[in-house]
Amino acid sequence: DFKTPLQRFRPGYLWVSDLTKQNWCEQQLYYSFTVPGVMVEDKPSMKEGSSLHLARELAVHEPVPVKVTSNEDIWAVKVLNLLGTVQGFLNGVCLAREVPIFGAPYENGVFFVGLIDELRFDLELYTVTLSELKTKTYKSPPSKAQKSQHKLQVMLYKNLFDDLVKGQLSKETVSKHLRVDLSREFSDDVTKELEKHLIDFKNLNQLLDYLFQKFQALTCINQLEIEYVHQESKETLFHSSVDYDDAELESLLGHYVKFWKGEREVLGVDIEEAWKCGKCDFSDICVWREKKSQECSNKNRLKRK
DNA sequence: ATTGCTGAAGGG
Repeated sequence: DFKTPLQRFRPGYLWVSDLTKQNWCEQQLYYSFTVPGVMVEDKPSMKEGSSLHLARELAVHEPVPVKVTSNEDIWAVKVLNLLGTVQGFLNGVCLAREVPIFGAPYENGVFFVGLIDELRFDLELYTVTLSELKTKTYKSPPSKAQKSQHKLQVMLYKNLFDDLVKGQLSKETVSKHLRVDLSREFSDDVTKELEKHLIDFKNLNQLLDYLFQKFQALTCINQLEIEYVHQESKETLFHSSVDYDDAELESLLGHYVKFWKGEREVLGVDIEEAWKCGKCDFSDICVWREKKSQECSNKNRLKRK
């Protein structure tokens, strides 16, 4: 009775951040799901990063708590947050933060859910720019590994967003992966919250139709940016822009999805990236590390001959 | 595990 990693760890859908972690080290990601977490240490740099993100979010909107009583309620709120951004842009608002996004790229049967840091809309040019904030504990430039991870993250966000602009997501795909009943009525609290936004739809069937329709009035993301900010001083260290490469994204996703579907073994990092192991909670039990060091000593033995 | 039949992302 064999279960794929997808079935075991992420039944239904993957998070965009699952993929970026996988890009860092798939073996580490695998351990994070399978090894009891007692040994995972605190990461103050992550808490600090979260708080800087929150501060930026609060600068553009005030989160409204909504009581939810079903899975359909939860997703209705997410759809509302996304719809609010779309309608805002169409009504002249130019900035949105922490925007939910979802979709099933390249029809490979995997559904992704993510949260876009920042979207900016230029009314004059009718362009959408995506901006991803990354905070750093040190002032050093981002490593090659970090840049690759961040590039993957923003390219995937763009792909998901653009598919909605192009009308390439079906309600059936959504209901299948999020495991929601499209015709189930929302709770009174969620219905009231929707009404505040002048939306009187009763179920996801109607709400998603409306979202998809509004989305098609928008335009694809035309710029991807990453801003690196120093945690302590809060100063911006670097700005970089990412060139979207659809073929590259498709092939990367294909490789990563094979792991989730159990079509290949778990892969750790290459020897050149063994420095990552120094910061990894699982390095002392890592079978990949063991295997690689065996390979190395074998090579050295051969050289000495 | 902080979270894990699901807020996602958080940094290296």
